[in-house]
Amino acid sequence: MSTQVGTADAHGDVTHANSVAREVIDRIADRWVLLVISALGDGTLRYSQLRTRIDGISHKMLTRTLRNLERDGLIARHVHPTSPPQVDYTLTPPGRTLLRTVSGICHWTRDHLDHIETARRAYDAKLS
Amino acid sequence: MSTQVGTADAHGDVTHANSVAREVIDRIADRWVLLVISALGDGTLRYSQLRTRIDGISHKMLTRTLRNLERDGLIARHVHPTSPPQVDYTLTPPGRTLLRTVSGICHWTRDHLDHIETARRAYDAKLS
DNA sequence: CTGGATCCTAAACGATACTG
DNA sequence: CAGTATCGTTTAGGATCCAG
Repeated sequence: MSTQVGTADAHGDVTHANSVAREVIDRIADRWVLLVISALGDGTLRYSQLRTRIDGISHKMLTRTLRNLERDGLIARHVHPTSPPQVDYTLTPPGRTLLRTVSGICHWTRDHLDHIETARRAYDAKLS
Repeated sequence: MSTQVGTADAHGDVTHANSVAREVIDRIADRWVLLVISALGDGTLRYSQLRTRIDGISHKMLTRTLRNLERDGLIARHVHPTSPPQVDYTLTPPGRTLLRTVSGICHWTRDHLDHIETARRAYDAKLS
């Protein structure tokens, strides 16, 4: 597989397409993005629910991650006009397709955890 | 899907498993890791070939990424006893299974590039 | 050619305080 | 409850020099 991700059609601005592709990959290759998408795979969740579900995420990073994902059209934000306010987040259709990919990552991780731990110990031992 | 990735068997140290899982996710959720794995999907490559294929990667980050992937048993490093030295890198069997996941990310990105660009413009326009 | 070590800057992040 | 803004710290990462 090539590093080039952009659609290299005849008239397209390939350089631009690739820069955007890199940008999007950077968006996805983010621990918090992965965990948020994964959490929303269970269904709609409120801000506070995400906060407690995603272990270790800070107030600031959750907000930033949600804003970015919303901007990219991957999650939908709905504000209930109550007091105190309640805001919930849901995966959009494109967000749900991303969920499949993200699930793939999680499954791969779970399946290879032991392998990797063993490999790391073996590697570290060899440096003695 | 749950945030918990670790194998939560009866006797296992779940906390430990999850901390490792998080660690592994952090390893994969890395721009350079994704690009290196992707590049090696084409087959064995030498250090310098990776350097030129992966646009924008620095000497330091390529070396660090390769060391980490080697430690995790995802790539194999082979040194030819020549002068000057030649070193090539190949995906190991577990590395090749990761490649499928990584390819999924690349495909998803390519397929949703336009969607995301449009969504971003729409979002930004609404902030006027 | 490959790769380690060091310095240094820019960005990411957490903690905290404040608002509707 | 959800969100913004600011500050201070930590980290990632690039540039550079040296070595086998």
